[in-house]
Amino acid sequence: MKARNSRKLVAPPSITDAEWKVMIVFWERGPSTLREVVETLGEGTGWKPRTVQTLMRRLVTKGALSVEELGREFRYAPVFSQSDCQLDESRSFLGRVFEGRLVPFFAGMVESEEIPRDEIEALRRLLDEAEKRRSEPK
Amino acid sequence: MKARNSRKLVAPPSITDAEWKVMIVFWERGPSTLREVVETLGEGTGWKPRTVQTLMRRLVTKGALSVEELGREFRYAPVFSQSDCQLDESRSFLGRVFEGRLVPFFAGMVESEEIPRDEIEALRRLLDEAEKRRSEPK
DNA sequence: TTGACAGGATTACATCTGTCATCCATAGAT
DNA sequence: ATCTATGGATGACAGATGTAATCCTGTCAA
Repeated sequence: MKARNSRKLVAPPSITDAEWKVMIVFWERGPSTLREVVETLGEGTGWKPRTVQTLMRRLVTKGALSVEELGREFRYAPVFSQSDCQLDESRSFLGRVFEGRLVPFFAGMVESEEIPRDEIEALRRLLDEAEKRRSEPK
Repeated sequence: MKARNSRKLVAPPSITDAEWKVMIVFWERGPSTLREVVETLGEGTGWKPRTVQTLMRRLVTKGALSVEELGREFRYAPVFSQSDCQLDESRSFLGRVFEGRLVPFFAGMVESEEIPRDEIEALRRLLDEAEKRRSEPK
């Protein structure tokens, strides 16, 4: 078997705060040009086009965006899905701040925040599913 | 009323990765001298004493550690509790990566990781408590 | 008394990050 | 044919971060 699954062959690179805002645009819009990204970010950030270009260039360098020539412009596309990147960030955050342990993190959150009832329900359902998956492993 | 509660008067400063490792020592040991911290970190990090000193100095500057003279040395102490700092980090992490929403974060975690059954139980109990607190507010 | 060692103060220095500006070439507008 | 605006390439620059080294000075051992 060749040309395999591709899942998890490479881990997403680490993405900084500013870069993350740029990635969000790609995850929402899919492949885009510099101009489109600048327009989309627009008011939100107040960044100049050169700033956005720099961030995109760095993202290309670190392998988070791919480039394809499109006439005189380039079209950039995200290499990793948002959820892959989120998962990566989640793991490194938990590792850094909570020694990788989910329960203490969660305890802190539910104790300090007022969690709306519907979210509590959603969380419960997630736990149910997780448990079900454990029973019927495959 | 004066000399009040002190809870939340000041938010913990942002603490970098390297600094976080130093803070952990203080949270475990309580007030300590440079030497003690260096020894405790010891093998874990391989940091030279001057490195640790720099990190501690920066932590003092940003208000995360306090200093008290103790003979010829100083004794440093953590100003914020670990849980306060963790909560702060948790909020900024959720804000940055998940638009502040807990449920999607949690969904990603339970779907991607194999959560041990006892943790699932612990999480469920946390939800129960959270819900109870909502009912009898005060 | 003298010399080694450790702590505090100061300085260093390469990277990484956030934000742009300048330069060059070309697609359009006139 | 020329002028203008924009994208890519490159350079810039200050502040944050990781990781120390140097310098000065006082303590403790010999």
